[in-house]
Amino acid sequence: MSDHFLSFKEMCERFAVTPRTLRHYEQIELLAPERRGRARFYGPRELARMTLILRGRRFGFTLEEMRQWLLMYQEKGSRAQLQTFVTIADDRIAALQDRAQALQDDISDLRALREQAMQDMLNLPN
Amino acid sequence: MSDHFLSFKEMCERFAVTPRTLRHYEQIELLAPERRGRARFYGPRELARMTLILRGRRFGFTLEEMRQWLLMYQEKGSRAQLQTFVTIADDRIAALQDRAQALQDDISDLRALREQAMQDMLNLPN
DNA sequence: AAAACGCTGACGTGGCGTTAGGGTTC
DNA sequence: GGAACCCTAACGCCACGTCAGCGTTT
Repeated sequence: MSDHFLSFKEMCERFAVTPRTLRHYEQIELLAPERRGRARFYGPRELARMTLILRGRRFGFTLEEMRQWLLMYQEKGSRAQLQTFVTIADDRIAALQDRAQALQDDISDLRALREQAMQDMLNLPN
Repeated sequence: MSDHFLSFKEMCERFAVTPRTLRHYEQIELLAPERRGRARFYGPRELARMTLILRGRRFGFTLEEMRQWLLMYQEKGSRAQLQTFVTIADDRIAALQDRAQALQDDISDLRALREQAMQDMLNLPN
């Protein structure tokens, strides 16, 4: 019976992460599942946090940065906090755009190398 | 006097890496600088290898993968090796394109969050 | 003799993976 | 009673960062 709490395994499946990842996040205090006996159960709060954590991870934030973030979020969005968010987000967006550009350059370079190898093969003797 | 060998520090500057990085690459046998006394000197061979290593790193290869690569390169480009390269390169190109797409998605998402925060600020009371 | 540069060795970091060695539940 | 699931504790990995303590060169 799962009130509307997820078991450990369900949580893993929902977010496509390993058990080790969930335990790790708990150890560094990103998550704090309920304990019934020794077993872990994840309520709506943890689901919401996990969603934010994974999003942050994709954006290239460190887990520590996400922890700070979640702390701020708890105190609800004051104007100052929203302002802070916008500032940080602008930074991140710029960083991501740099990476995107670098990636495009890398793809071009690698394509060129590939083409060169093809040419080299044609020019081989035997 | 630098025949046409680079000193340790020159090497760091040339490739914009820290001393630790050069020593690390040496330890895992990616580089093998000449030793004059205890000091390290880098010749054309090491320059060429370092160029390839950093390129590989940008492409997302692990250092171990690069080590394998450099081994293959030493044996000169036979048809089979060029063939292998093209195959691997195709894989890598596909992977890089996936990452590029994911990055674009992330940027869009983050932009949307930023915009939302701006809206939230406008709708605040005081 | 002080500043700049170098060396080795070793421990720290982030984000988990991967055993080892158990307990609990169907 | 065995298979599936859970637990904690602890070491391993990569690509270095960082620090200690010492030697060499200018």
